[in-house]
Amino acid sequence: MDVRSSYKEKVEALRSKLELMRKENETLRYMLEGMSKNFSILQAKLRETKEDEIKARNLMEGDQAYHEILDSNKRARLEVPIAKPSRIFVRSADPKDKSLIVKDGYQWRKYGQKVTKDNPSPRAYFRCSMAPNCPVKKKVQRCVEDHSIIVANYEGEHNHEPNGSLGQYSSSPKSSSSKSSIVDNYVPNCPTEVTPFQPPVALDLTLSSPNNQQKENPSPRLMEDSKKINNYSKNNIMEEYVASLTKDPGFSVALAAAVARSMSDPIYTKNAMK
DNA sequence: CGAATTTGACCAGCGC
DNA sequence: GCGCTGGTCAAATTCG
Repeated sequence: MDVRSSYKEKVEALRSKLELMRKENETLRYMLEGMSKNFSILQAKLRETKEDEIKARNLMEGDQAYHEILDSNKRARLEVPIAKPSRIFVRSADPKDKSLIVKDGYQWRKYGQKVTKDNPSPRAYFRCSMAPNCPVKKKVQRCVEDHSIIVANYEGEHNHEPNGSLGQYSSSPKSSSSKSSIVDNYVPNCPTEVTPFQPPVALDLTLSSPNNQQKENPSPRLMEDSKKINNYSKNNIMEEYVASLTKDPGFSVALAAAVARSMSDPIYTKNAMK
């Protein structure tokens, strides 16, 4: 076979593969949006239910019980997010790149760097510099097994809103210059209260084949979950549904698979996201 | 020139 | 008490 036509075939194959991946990415984005919306609905419903519960108990048991519940709710709100450490994993666009920049919606000021015992890559220490008294810190280090993966550990909770658009995100204005490259492939694995923004990556939570997911054909699992959400929403038993989700082994397996696929998938690299 | 980063020094906690 | 390690400080350096 003539070399030229063989190259042409290869280029065509790569092109169609790229197109397929682009479509898949679109589908995954769409699914993530859906899940995000459902999550907001669930949160709102849960809040409503709790408020109703407080009102009902207030009527039944008088002021004492009312204040007890209010206090416990205040405690719960304070206890959960404060100083809750979280971790995110990010695949670097260029594995050879030594920079430890994670675009997470906040502006960071680097205040130290150390080489640790268990990892030859240096660990960088950052403080949030968007607000003068924001207590949030993060430690960023390359994964010891896979140097193309950056691990960021967050401590504390931001007392301000994140930046505007993800396109502007970087560790600092200086870091966004030509000196260091920016990491775009974001794999969220942390509670939303620590990084309350939508990362530019889609997760497939369905365990189905990544190549045949289309907008018009949402996975049976997603359809089933949507139905469940609607039913639970009607019946006002949100807490039960949330609990059932977290207990569901299929859910965590799907999540792990989605994270693994996102990490190894070239579609989520810097150039592909543009 | 001001702001951000770099990097060696310093400090605190922990195990022996 | 000593040494090791991780975290922070701050002076020097770099960059726009």
